[in-house]
Amino acid sequence: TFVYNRCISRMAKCFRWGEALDILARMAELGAMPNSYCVNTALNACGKAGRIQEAVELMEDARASGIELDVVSYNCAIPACVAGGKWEQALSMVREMRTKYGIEPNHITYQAVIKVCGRCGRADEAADLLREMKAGGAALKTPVYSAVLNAYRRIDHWQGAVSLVREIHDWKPVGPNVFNYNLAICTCADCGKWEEALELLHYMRDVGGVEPDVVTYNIVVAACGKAGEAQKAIEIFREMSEVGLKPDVISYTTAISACGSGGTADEAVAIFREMAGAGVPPNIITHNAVVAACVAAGEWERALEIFSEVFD
RNA sequence: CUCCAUUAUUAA
Repeated sequence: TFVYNRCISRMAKCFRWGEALDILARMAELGAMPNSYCVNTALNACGKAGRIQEAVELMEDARASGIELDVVSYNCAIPACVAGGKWEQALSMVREMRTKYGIEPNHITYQAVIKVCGRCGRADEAADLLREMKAGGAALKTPVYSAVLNAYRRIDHWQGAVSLVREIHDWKPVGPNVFNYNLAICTCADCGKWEEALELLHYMRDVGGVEPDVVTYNIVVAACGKAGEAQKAIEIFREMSEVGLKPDVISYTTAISACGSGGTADEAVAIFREMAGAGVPPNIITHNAVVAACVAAGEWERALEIFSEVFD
């Protein structure tokens, strides 16, 4: 039975749902007893491949042959609902497991159904599920927060992302981590809201008690650059070092390209020159950025100069 | 032996 299950698992990883179901069907005639693990693995194959119908039938068949389904079964099957945008069906599956079969959804279940809602653009439903999850006593996990935040990001709803992360900032026993804040800040950045992005950076540190990392700063610098706020971008780039963070190659590249929107070629080149002293080697993207920044500043001679220096 | 952001969030 283990051996068969491993085979099914391989098929699931390759999105070969048809073969997965085949193997499961032949187990009996080859004298192996399919257990709930095998069924779950096959459900996982259906889930990954978006085969809702097959998943539902498999669950019915399994029950008919006396195999007890569990929370993992639902966790495996629910992701099938992304195909065709069946977020309502995902919700009804959660209802079904609880009311009809007495299986309590866990944080993985919620994560799965929240992801489905997110993929379907239903961010507010995703947030409601998170609240339901907290109320129901399922373990709070940062990946679940990310799933909801990603839902808002998909629909460019920065207000939703910001208010959600503020809502959960003091949740016990697990609040949002840097990763979660970065996602919310990134959503603001995507929407061109650099002030909100910066505000959230301060909020996470001062209210949330979560230290911003290099990625956090990079996102905010990029947001400023994108909004044409080159001076602000440079200021925040500097602040990174002041608070003891070590700018990486992305930080430098982001700051350099921010100079291209409202800054000067001198500023861009100056930051580029600092990299050597900081021991951060530039890459091809950095080189592109510094040339592009000179061009954007209208200094094409400077651009050519840097170009030939860098692309010898 | 099956489900879990870790081919997780940031740059030209």
